[in-house]
Amino acid sequence: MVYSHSLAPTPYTTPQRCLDCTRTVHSLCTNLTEQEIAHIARFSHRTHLPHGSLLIEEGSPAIASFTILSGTVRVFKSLADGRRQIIGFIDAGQFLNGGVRCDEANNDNGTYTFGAETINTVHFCRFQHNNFNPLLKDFPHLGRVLLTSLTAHITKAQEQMLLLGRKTSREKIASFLLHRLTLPLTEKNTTDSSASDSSFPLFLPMSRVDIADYLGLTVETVSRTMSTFRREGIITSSGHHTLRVTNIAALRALANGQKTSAETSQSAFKANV
Amino acid sequence: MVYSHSLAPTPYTTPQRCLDCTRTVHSLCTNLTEQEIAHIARFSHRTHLPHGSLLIEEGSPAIASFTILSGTVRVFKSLADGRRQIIGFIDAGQFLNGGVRCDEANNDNGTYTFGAETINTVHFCRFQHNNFNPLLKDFPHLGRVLLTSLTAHITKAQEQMLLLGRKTSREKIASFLLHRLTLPLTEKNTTDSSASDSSFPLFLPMSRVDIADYLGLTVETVSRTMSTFRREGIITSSGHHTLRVTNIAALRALANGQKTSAETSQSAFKANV
DNA sequence: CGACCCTTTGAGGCAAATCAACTTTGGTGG
DNA sequence: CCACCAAAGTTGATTTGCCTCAAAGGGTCG
Repeated sequence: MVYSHSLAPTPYTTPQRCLDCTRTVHSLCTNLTEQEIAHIARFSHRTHLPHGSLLIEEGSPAIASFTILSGTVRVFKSLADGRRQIIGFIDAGQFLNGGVRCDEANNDNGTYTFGAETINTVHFCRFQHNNFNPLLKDFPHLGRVLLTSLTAHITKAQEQMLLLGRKTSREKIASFLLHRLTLPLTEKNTTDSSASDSSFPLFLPMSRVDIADYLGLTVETVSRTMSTFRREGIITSSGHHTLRVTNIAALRALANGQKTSAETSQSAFKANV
Repeated sequence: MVYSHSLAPTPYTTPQRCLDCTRTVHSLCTNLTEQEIAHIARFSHRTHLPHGSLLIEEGSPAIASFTILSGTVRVFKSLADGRRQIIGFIDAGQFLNGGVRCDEANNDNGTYTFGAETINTVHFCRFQHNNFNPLLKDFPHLGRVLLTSLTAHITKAQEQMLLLGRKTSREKIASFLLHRLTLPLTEKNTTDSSASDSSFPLFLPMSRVDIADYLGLTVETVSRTMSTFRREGIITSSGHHTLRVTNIAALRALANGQKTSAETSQSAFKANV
């Protein structure tokens, strides 16, 4: 499934359409001035891909970056024997940095150090680097917006390192659910945010394998842990991708590595068997 | 061990001294113009701390960033019960970003999301954020230099996530040794870079506990794995912090997750016992 | 020169991986 | 609309790589 095959005709997005977009999608562009948008609009273009499409091929020349307008992308790195680590999920409104360059001397953009694939239908806006990079010099404000975005990414990456290196499977899943819950509400989540007190709906677009590869676990462990949470009354679910967090306090305690009442009650549960 | 107690008198560095520094220490400043240096010099200052000093306290207000001039700093995050994950080691020439802000609206610099401690005597240059941030607007070039630095950090962080989530202990140690070997040569490494063919000297300033907390392992596993490498002839060592890589090909293969001849010979070794 | 800390080595245990069915889901075509 | 089928998810049994607990060397610095 190669990216270009399914590209719809790609008309250049008009400035006007870009401005419209910034009103409906909260993204990097939202923070830009009209003048900046007008310039970017001249060489960005908007398109979409079905689920399971290759957006970025690990190791190929890094020529573009993307803003995700709807849907979710998985970003990953692989080892020689096929082991995969998902670096992150890029959701609607987020920026997928394919390696924007800012050192003027260097024209070589290098290669992508990671792969990216769609996990559902994804609408996105594509920025060619050779057009984008010069703008950073003309519009310093754009650079600062990007800088803020990168700083946030680094903070998130550091939290993920703590998770991968030092958390148990229970703590990993708890952290993951909490993180997905605190995302800017997506279409799916907003449909039913009439949360009864202390119960929160959560839509997980990715598969269990993806969750496992994101948390450094196996599918089986992910599945078992979520079943345990269900048994403990921390979550309930209706369908594989739709669930509801019923005890967010327990998740918070777990995510921070504290002993939880849920764990106590789990011991109690075991004792009863 | 609080940072301020051991601070020597802190005279503002004169522009001239800063310019001298850029010639001897390869750092962020190396890429700045003389004009930029002159401005930064007015509120940066240079000092040093002994080993084991707290440079940044996790959770305290984020007021400064640092350039490390010599020595090594460990950056880490902790869980409630004391489990620790080392996010990275900052060596001479590297920038320790304490959270530089670039969104003009926000005057709140937040709090440090990580801690930082010296693992040996560290000379460094300190930049107060409230002075530094405005410069980003006056000197866009500075922002681009920073952007390049952040991008490199993100790439490194992503590699570390692959390591933490998907590599075995052998692969983790191999990757770590390789990474330390490819660092810009430090004082210690250069002293004996008269490497006999395919043998490379390597100085590891940090303790085994630090290595363990960096790789998501325990001290015992780090020690055992390095002993195995020694037995397999991949490394030799003289003292805990000084070793020599004698089979870099084996390390490279391991780090990429490939079966190695060393592993084969390990099986052979076991068979002989 | 001795005390302390760091490192190494050994023995045993456990959390998560692996291997192996079985069940549910969702998409497709008759 | 239902039957079918492949893909995804769950559950169980067993194995294993790394952790935990324990104790014996080595280095270093007062």
